[in-house]
Amino acid sequence: MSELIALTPGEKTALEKLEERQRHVRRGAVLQRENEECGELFILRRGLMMSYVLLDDGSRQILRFLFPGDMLGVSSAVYREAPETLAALSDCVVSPFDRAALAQIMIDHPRLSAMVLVYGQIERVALTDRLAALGRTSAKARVAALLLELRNRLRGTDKTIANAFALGLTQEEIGDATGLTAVHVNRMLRQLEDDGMIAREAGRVTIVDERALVHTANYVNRYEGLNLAWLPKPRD
Amino acid sequence: MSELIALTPGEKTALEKLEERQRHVRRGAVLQRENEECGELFILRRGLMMSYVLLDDGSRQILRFLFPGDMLGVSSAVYREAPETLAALSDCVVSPFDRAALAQIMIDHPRLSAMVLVYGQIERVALTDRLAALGRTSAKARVAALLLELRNRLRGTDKTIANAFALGLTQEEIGDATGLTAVHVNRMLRQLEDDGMIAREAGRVTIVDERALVHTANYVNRYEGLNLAWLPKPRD
DNA sequence: CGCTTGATTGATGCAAGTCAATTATGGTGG
DNA sequence: CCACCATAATTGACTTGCATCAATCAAGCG
Repeated sequence: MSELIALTPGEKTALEKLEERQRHVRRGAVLQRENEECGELFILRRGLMMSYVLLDDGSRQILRFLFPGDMLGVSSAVYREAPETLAALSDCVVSPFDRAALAQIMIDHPRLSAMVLVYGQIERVALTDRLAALGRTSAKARVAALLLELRNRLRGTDKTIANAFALGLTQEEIGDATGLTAVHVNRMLRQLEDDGMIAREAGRVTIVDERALVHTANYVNRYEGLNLAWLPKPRD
Repeated sequence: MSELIALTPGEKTALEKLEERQRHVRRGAVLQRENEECGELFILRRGLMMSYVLLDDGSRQILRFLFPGDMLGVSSAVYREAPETLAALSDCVVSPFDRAALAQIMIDHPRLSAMVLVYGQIERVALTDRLAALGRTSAKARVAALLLELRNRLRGTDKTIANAFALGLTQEEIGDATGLTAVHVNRMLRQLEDDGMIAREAGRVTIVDERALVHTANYVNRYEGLNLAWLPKPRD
């Protein structure tokens, strides 16, 4: 939260309480499984995770990539059974907490509950961007958008990242996120490379021509352009 | 809100205050335009609306259909410029209120602010369902899912609706919601009809074989299966 | 009654999927 | 350090679902 607003001491301790416990999650492990009961929420501390759903025919749709600082399982907290699966793409550390702790924060810290709402809306808008991408843009645009989103979010954690970063995803995973097959993802990456927008070596991607990539991707960074002036004043 | 929880008198008056004002919106009119400043939020009182985005190439992606009781423009409240356009599909009535009123509710009524969060999550999960549909299901499945979603949400307002309802959408609009062309939507509707799952006459659709339709659509009703027991206790 | 908007249908094209084979790549145990 | 294996990436040949283009039909409606 602290990236978007300056926290009061009271708010800070309330958030720190959520991060008391720690749990390690191995690469590939599932933290929460679709259609299973699960009352826990988490804050991702370290690593890269994803949420996905499996369809009846066995195909997978990756809904979202999760980065340090993200709150996980909020939607699962609202349902009796988790609507999506949470799995680790790298070795991760999470801080589990329960719904009651969230409820207590909403009582004690109206501005923090507003911030939970704000993050929910940022995520919602990012989802609608992806919906528009899947519904109305080409394969090339979707892959380009994924690369930009990944770079920008990784930069949120690690300020040293400029234009080169470790992908951390297989082409199949990129396909499951963009609604494409792994084969076609491969071809699109090659095209982006041939077009001189990106370069690749050993699982690392470098954004060579960001302007062109942003243009082909139709991309908007949703962590910018916020208006938080109207939030309730902190209580302490 | 009152469909999901029983409101206390204090909560009730707080919500009624949001509904004090009324504004009529004509069919086709735009309530809030993408990329324009807009601090207002709304509660939809009567009619059917939609939110959409326009892409650079002029194509449109409908993000969501909005029904009476829905809160509109929450994401716009969080950004300086609205990320999506709100337009009326029928003559509508909305109650405008401003961000400050929402902030005040979060201070006075923790349980209501939790409910805003809950509705946000329901909406988020519905969006992820559609994301999975666009990414991983056939044209036929997407159209089937849209019909079911529409029927279920309309029934939320009008309990008399069973299996027949007025579509209220052109085939082009269905296409913009499902990521298809109007022509192909037409063919899919015909197929669903030929398969005996639906019947059509004069803009009205009847769901003939709901089980089969749910199956081809991969559909889950996200207004069921909630768990709200953990919400903060009301203050009054 | 003509005009406009939406629905319907057919013919054809293309972006992305499918199938299948080959080539890296990286990890692991001997 | 190498041989082996599993996983991922790459490439080519072919197929297909949906788009595109183009008519025609139907239904309000001023």
